[in-house]
Amino acid sequence: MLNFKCIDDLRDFFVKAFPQAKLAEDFTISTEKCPPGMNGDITLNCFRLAKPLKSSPDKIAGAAVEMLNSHEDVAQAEKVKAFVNVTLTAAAIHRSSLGDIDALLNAVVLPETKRKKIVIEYSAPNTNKPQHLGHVRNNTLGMSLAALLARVGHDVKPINLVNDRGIHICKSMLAYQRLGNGITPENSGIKGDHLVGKFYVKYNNLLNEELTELKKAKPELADKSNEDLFLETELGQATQKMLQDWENNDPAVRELWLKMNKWVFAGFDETYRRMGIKFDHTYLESNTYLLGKDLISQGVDNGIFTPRADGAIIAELGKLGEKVVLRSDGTSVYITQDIGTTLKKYEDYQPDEQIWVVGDEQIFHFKVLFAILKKMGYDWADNLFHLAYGMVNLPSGKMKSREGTVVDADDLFENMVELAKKSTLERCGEDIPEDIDERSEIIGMGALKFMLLKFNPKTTMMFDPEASVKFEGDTGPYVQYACARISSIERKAAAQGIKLTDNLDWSLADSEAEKSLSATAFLYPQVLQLAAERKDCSVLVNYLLDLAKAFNRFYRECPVLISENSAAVRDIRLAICHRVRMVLADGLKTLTIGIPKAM
RNA sequence: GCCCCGGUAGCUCAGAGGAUAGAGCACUUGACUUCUAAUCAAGCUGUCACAGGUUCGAAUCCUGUCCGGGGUACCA
Repeated sequence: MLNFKCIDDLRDFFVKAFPQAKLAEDFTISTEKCPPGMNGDITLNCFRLAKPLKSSPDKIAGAAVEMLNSHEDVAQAEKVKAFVNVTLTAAAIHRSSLGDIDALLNAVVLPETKRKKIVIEYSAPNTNKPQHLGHVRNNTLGMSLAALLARVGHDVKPINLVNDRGIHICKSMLAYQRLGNGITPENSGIKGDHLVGKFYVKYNNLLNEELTELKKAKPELADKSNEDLFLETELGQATQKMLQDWENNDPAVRELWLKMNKWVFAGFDETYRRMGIKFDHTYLESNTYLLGKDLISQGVDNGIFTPRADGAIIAELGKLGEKVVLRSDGTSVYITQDIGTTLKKYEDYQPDEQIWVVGDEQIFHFKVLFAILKKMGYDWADNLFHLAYGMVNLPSGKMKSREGTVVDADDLFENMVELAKKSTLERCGEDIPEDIDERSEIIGMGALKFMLLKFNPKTTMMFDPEASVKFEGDTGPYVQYACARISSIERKAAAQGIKLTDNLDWSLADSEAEKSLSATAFLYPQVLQLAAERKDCSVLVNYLLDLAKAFNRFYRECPVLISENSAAVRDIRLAICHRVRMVLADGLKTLTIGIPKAM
């Protein structure tokens, strides 16, 4: 939507010119970028207006052309079928977009009445293994969405809910108990979460060995699944026992649990630090896992939940079927905890909205959760949102922890940063910058986050570790590079004593490249708001690529400091550079991506 | 079986009813004594899965079919 002043004026003109239409207050018209090859900057589609204006597209276009051609901001308006292609004056374009850069950047922020307090939960790792690429996608989506929502004015509370207890946690504990030999992160130099992960893998190996032997000894069990046979194995029984001991507060088990979890948390802290993640609060499942149970019994008293013949407590949810909310032995299931934690989060924050960043395989689970909360009578249950994102696949297929086909988060970070460093060094030649490591970190991590955010969250995306992440084309470094080029111009200008000035004659920036760059910048607030509305950072990512592309074209065609520009032209172009950099920087920051001082 | 999501260029993906369907990668070619070549310019590439329907107009909305993924637990 490129609605410059002349289009607002055109709207007012329509209201008068088509009185028979009885236009509503909120009647709007909007224009878009003129397609390449057409003569004009923006284009108005009059087919769309036929209905609201109660007139023919052709007549509307005719009237629009006449009006626009007499408008001071319009250089030329041309009717092509029922489209009106408008060439604007350079001054009109620049004044509306880059003319007041503070206004442009502030136009993003929602009016106070539309701002909300939003709790966003993401990451939610298990403490039995290190994080992998799937978590990295989750983390990136979560932190960037939180930043985006905050950018448009919401009060955002990012929180984490760590799954730090349960049978899977006992598995790595048990393997450590049997095979650990006192190894620690300190005495081995292995990052805590990775060390614990190794024992999780060892556990699965031990279990598989035992299952194989069991099936060999008892051929009649061959058809049974490994899950069914879990409690037939010695290892399975020991694990079950450990979980029970944990729940009964057995001191030795609790001590081991605390020790190993501490290692994992230290490892996660490092992973989060590198990504730039900070949570407002981290909930631990070990503290929250019993939360929902009381609510269920209250619900039974109130007739919201009903006991089934077999003793389980169920919620009857119509189309969604019935859902067990408490097992027949009185213990809680996954959704019991979720009911409890959702309420706890509500009590802790009193948010207007809650968001969960969780994989799309849990879409049904969240539908059920929201329906149950609604049934329990919480009117705020209408404002719960599951941001369901697709899985990350490798060229070889799905990532599977057990098969060792996961891409480890920390390894991935290291590779990206190394790659960035290597290519920075190649570019620098002998002149190695002092801050090479800092730069590589920003470029490598930026490239990774940008790549993950470029896809629409719900798409199941493909990640090719061989091709790794490119630093050329539609990438984070492409946008960072545009900023670096501008910074370089600004440094040189400053060195020559040239100062930014507000005394600008915008009509001097009348090339196609300049107009198009400015028109693209004009879209920034709308893009941010659309991205926030859709909860989709890829909208912003693709926009920043457009803007950087428009800048690079400008960079080639419109020299700023060199050539025999007049001082006035130079000042205009320098101002354009500076202001475009502000938009690019604001956009990258909103995606939680940094900008290196130079590249 | 039922439910949800997807199928667009060789590959990875954009395209929220509008003109001639795009971008990046890959491939071909040209541009660095130039404000940074992580760049730019040009070229090549399509049965928008298929079949109907709605519409002045459909990749986009509706119906059906085929293919792929996910879900459909007293797992998380």
